[in-house]
Amino acid sequence: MSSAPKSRPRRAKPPRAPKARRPALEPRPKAERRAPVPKAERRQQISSAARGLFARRGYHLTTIDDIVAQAGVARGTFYLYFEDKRAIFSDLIDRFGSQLAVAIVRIVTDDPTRSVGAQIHENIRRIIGTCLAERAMTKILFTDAVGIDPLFDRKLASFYENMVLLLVETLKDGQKLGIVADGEPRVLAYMALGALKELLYQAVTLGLAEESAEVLTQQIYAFLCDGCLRVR
Amino acid sequence: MSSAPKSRPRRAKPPRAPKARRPALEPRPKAERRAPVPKAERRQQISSAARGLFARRGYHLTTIDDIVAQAGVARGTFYLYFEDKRAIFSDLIDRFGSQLAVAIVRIVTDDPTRSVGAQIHENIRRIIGTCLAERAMTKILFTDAVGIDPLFDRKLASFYENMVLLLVETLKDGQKLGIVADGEPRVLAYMALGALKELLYQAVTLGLAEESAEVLTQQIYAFLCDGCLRVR
DNA sequence: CTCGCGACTGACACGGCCGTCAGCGGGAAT
DNA sequence: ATTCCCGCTGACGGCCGTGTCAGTCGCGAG
Repeated sequence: MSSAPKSRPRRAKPPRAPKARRPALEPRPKAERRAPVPKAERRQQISSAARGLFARRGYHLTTIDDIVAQAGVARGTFYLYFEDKRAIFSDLIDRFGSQLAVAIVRIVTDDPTRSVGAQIHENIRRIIGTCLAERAMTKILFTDAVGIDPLFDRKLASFYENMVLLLVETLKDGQKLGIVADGEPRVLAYMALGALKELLYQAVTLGLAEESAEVLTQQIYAFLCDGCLRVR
Repeated sequence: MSSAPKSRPRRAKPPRAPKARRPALEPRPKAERRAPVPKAERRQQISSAARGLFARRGYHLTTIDDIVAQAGVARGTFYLYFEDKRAIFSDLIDRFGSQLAVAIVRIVTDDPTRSVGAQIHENIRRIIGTCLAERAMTKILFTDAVGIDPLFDRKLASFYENMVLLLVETLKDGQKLGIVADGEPRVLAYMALGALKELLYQAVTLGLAEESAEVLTQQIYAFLCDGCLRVR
């Protein structure tokens, strides 16, 4: 396809010439005060508002004005806690990414107390649990996280690539031990991850009850073990 | 989570008061003319430029100015062929959606000349072929199609839902015949579709050669038949 | 030749959203 | 009581992308 060498960073922040503004003429009507609140709590308040809006309307359709209105603070307050919209989004994704990362535990083959199957089962259970507990973030991660800006995209892609790499290594080990089917490990990894992602996304979007987590875990485990086709 | 009753259509197009502008003072320097081109061809030219940019930078980072620059036409020309950015995007997605739709053929169980397995195989082969032939559109469909605006999202969701429904019906039939594994058909559909989607996306993004289509078809078919785990 | 048509052009007005900053006021410190 | 501090406020300047439309030009018909 055609090529466009134009780069356009789009995230440049020019210092903006400082200009004398409103030389204290009008006494400013009144500033509707608000009970002072601990710093961390206020940050959380803004963060939650943003999370809800991102999940409901998507990143691009959400404006700073929307966020501050939802959080019930003034526009300026937002900028006391976050650099810009991208920053709060990034913060949200980072936190959720960490949550997800701790849910994934490397599989060991020489532990007599936990079979490989049980370990896989546990991993799936924890991932599904995390996503169902954080529906808004799951939806955001799967739908809006890409296309924010090239830099952020790269960060996200490398996070995902790390997960794929971990899985690929694990699959290779498994193939040596004969407990993973033959085939290009990377392809297997994509398919397994894709199946899980789609299931998670739909579970979260359709508002599946948290109780169904165990059923989903069973189903995907069965799918990974035996597929779904029984032709011939 | 919290609720925001505010709706904000965001796609309103106010008539914009017609104002006398530039009363023919300056004779306008010169309008760099361009060889006239058949209508359909010009439209195609703009469409291709947009497709490339959407695939490379994403919908939101692509501006009309980018598109016309890439297409080598003036800003006004764009609006002679498309209502706005959303329209050209929608057009692109619609066309690709149709291509994809014809690649999917309903499975029949009473055809003695084509086994069910072969039909599934054919479907997968055609889908992968279509996506590898239209890499840009595949990338766009999987990454940018969601979050453009609520209306468009709904259209897309219903297209996807139709595919899921078709697959669910097919799976139910298969279960009755004993050629599809037990389990909630909708869940199976999500997992199968998710595996295919992810594989397709990665194949397109990583720039896999068109020749590998057959390998991918084999691998996903094998995955659907037997999964990937051989524990115990 | 010239007239009219219609494709094409690009400067411009407009509006939305962003980031800033002068000022406000409640409470703690003095 | 007075002062100071600091979290918070919200109007404002400005930028950037959009959609328009008056005007230009090439071409075929009269």
